[in-house]
Amino acid sequence: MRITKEKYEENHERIVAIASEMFRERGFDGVSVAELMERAGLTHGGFYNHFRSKEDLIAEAAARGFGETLERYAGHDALSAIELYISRQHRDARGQGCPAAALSCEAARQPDETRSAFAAGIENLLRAFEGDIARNQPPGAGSRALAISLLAQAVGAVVLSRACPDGSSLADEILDACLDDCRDAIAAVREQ
Amino acid sequence: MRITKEKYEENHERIVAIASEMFRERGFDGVSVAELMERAGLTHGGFYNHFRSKEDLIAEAAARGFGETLERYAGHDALSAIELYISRQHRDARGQGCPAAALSCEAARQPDETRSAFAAGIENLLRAFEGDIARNQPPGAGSRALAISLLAQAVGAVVLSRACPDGSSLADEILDACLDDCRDAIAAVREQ
DNA sequence: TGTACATCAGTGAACGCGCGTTCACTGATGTAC
DNA sequence: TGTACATCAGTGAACGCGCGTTCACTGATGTAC
Repeated sequence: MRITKEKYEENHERIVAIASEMFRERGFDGVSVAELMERAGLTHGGFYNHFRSKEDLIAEAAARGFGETLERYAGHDALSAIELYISRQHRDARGQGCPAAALSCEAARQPDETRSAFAAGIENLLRAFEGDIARNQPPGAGSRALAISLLAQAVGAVVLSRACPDGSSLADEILDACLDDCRDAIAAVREQ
Repeated sequence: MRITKEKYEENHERIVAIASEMFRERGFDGVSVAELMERAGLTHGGFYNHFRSKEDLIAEAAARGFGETLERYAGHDALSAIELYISRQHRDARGQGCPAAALSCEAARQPDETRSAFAAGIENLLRAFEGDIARNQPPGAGSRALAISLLAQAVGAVVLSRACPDGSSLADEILDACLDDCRDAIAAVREQ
């Protein structure tokens, strides 16, 4: 039952989109090829018409997740992007959130193909932050370094908050304290 | 072949110590009961004389990892603790490092028993930071919030750095920028 | 434009494998007398 | 202190299960004439 090229691309796209969400929700090991393909409306045997291995898919799905994340923050300035990132909504919607917060720990144990996708995704997020920050301060004033600090704190806040039991006060306290600190850091730059 | 109570406790302790290191290196799913027990010099069947399930072990091993981490930073002030945390050595020695940086993403998907162990571990680290920071500033001046921000940025820095390919310049740049920022934050408190 | 055939995406059964867990068994330890 | 027996940590084979991957097959699509 051969299908059209368009339908093939559509299937490929759908598999990656579903995988990207499922991986962020459950981790790389928490998603089986069989269940993924079933959710995509296909049978598991066809997986290897699209990817050489599960590892290949992981790299592609990671890149896609960062693409979605970048799109979501495009058009926001650094302050409102941080407010979206360090939020209960982001923490509680792992499947739609940033791969850096959902999967970084596991990515560290993946082959270089996946880690390169993470490095590229992180770099793109940093550039988005950096570009906005630079608009508010003199050139060469460390907007790159500030972008890195903000992203690291934002990722750390979401990661730590998620590791705490649902509804624990510590989970919320971490988000609140980090958001306040990041707000202050961004405000300080604007006042320069 | 029953063994003495002392030998039993010794075996239990050894299993948890080895598991704690292996989990941090490879993740919860990357360690099998069989390999763990073999490394501990026992056969895999005996595992269930020590733990009701692998999940039980995970919670116990997480608590142990935080205990080791707390011990390592005990006696250091906030600045030197942060310098130890945000370092290439810490990034590259996952098995001996902080569970928050090695396993938080996966902990978020574990049962409450494990997440409670994480929350307790995080809380203990925060108190250690907080106590030192408070010594250098007036009471009620936000030492708790600063401790949270510092820990989140430190965790984020290590997590992001590890996700990048080995030896990539971004991996090191992240550590350097975050360490600088944390140093400044701690220095600012001391100058108050 | 129409025909003949090669291509290949999807199917679903099957592969070997390692996983977490169970269980009957062994025999030294711990305990009751 | 010595003896008889119950306890239980460790052993290693076995369990069912789900995993990633392979493969022979189907039949519509794409292509060459």
